[in-house]
Amino acid sequence: METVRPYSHVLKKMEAVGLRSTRQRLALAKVLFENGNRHITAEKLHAEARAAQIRVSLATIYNTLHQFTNAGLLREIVVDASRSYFDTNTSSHHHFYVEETGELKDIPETLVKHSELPPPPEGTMIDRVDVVVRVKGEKE
Amino acid sequence: METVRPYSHVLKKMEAVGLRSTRQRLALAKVLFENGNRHITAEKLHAEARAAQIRVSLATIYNTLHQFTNAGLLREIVVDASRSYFDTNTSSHHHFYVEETGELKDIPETLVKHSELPPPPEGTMIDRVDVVVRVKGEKE
DNA sequence: GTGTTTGCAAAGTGTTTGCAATTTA
DNA sequence: TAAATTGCAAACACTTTGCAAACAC
Repeated sequence: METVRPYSHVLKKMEAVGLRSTRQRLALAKVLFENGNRHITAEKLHAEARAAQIRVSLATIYNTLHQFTNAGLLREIVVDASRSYFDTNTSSHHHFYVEETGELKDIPETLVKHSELPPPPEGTMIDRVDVVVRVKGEKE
Repeated sequence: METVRPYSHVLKKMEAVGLRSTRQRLALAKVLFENGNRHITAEKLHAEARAAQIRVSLATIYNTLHQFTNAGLLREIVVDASRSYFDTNTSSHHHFYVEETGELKDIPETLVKHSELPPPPEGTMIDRVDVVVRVKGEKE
């Protein structure tokens, strides 16, 4: 049972920021946004695209992921030094990260309270707060 | 004015986990732990070592950083997909991260309250909670 | 002496880039 | 048809690895 989400907002946004509706971008948008919230790496997206008969180069995967991120359609999550994750959920929220499997799971923002943050370093302002709850298998 | 911290605990720990007191490890330990809390990358440590007349290969830098991390003397921080930071402060605390400069700054744990975390995914337990407050220059 | 550690250079990984060919508007 | 986009392969930055020489105990 899959939650199917419309992604017309993606097309709108693409137009709004001047990204042409190419075969590759449309197909990737479909994979990314038609299956509910996802956390995906470039390689995984590439694999899924191939599996879905979409011919896309890895370079285009990276281009697209970054263009979508800049357009505010995706958010990049840093949890692992060796690869980048992209989250289709751009609203403010946090993550569980299972190191063994590389799996990410959402935590609604309402469930995390970070109060009393000290003032940011001189000359800077807070961009965003990332909370990563690292979890590991119980039997270890 | 520098805070000088004794690092005899490092020697003890090295012995405890069976790491031999080699010239390289001792010198790196000195650089790492004799100057208060630090957030450092492998490349930066390498540069500092060279500057301090310590001959160490980059391979040994990486080896040592990981050995110290496994021994509980360092903690790895993931804030940037492209490089690893190591923190000489292994106690529970969080960070400001200035993206433009790559600079990290401590936030005492007492200043962050993350209450009401949802239960971790089935079969896992919480390892640790990382809070990264990303900041950026005010005039942008 | 024996097992550990080091340094080098090569290999590996994920990501980016330059550029000609292709596609979109 | 002009400008944007793609795909390829080469280049990249950071990190890891294999192995002979050097070192600690």
